[in-house]
Amino acid sequence: METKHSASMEDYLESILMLGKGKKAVRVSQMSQALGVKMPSVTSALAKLSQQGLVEHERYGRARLTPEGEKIARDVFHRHEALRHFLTEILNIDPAIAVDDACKMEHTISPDTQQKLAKFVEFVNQPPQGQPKWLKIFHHYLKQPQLPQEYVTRCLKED
Amino acid sequence: METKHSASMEDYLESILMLGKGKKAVRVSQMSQALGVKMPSVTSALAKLSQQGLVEHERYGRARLTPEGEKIARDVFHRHEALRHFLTEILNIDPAIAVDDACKMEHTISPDTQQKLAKFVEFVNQPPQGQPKWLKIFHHYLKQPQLPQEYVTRCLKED
DNA sequence: ATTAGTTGTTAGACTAGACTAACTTTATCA
DNA sequence: TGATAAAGTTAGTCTAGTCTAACAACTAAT
Repeated sequence: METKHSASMEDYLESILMLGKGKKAVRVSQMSQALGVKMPSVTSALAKLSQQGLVEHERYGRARLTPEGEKIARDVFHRHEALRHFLTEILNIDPAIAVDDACKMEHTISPDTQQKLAKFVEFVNQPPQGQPKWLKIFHHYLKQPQLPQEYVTRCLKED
Repeated sequence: METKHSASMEDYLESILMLGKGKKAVRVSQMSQALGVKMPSVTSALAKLSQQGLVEHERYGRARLTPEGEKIARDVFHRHEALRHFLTEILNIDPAIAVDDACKMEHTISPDTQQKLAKFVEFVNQPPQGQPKWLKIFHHYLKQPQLPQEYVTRCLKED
């Protein structure tokens, strides 16, 4: 039953998770505001998602995720976070831009890529000393594409 | 005049660049085949792009990019390539999957991210000895999340 | 308890982008 | 050169997702 959902429907699900912090039911107006769409759009999205058994929503009431809906929402969120971490921690991108980019890319990244991306960030942050030296050198390189001589010579020795 | 174009329109432009190798004009049937859409979809896309001055296309003839269209197509292509290189060379993702992912993500990545991604790949490939040791270790780690002891101790010394 | 304001829904219009079916033009080749 | 196949277009349909305008239901304050 692993149906494919549109970017838009994924956003609605994710927003319920976020706004309700995984627990509370949320209002249409909150979602409308958070997603930057008008309320009727939310209403009709909820109808569709309800239909598919991904949310519970009764007229004039709050919306909450069903277990299956929550599973999907969490999945989207994980893709989002994998991307965001990578963008900020590795590529050193401004957090605000990173969130934005992550929001858009989260819908198209494949499971394999998402997983490897997360592993990459994990790998980079894993060494006991925190971020490795090469990463700091890279961040310097981003601003001024020139490698410190020390780095070049060490690389030559290493391998 | 930097208008925003839809993912779909970007795909049409990019396919003309690819199929024509930046030189030749291409047939509707080629594009249809390459993009996996029917010919009428291509015809109507070309009409729209023509309208916007991005392609030249006359009834029953071939399509070619205008200079402005080519600029956009090349831009899309660069985003595509930045992503593809990153996915294959850093994340070690299967080339076929990487192309697929790149095709989808190329439309949502921001200019800043694209540029930094490219720089990252460049940085990684730049050291005289080719790919650095840590990357090989990461690729090993992908398969079996365990760090070689040698790596850990070296990291501890380094910083 | 009424009523004003907020929140939510319904109905209906619009857009982008795809499709099918039917028609037209161009190309091929006997 | 004329029949047929291939390529392209047109017209019209469909779907997803948005919007606005008008209506309905809740909520709170007097």
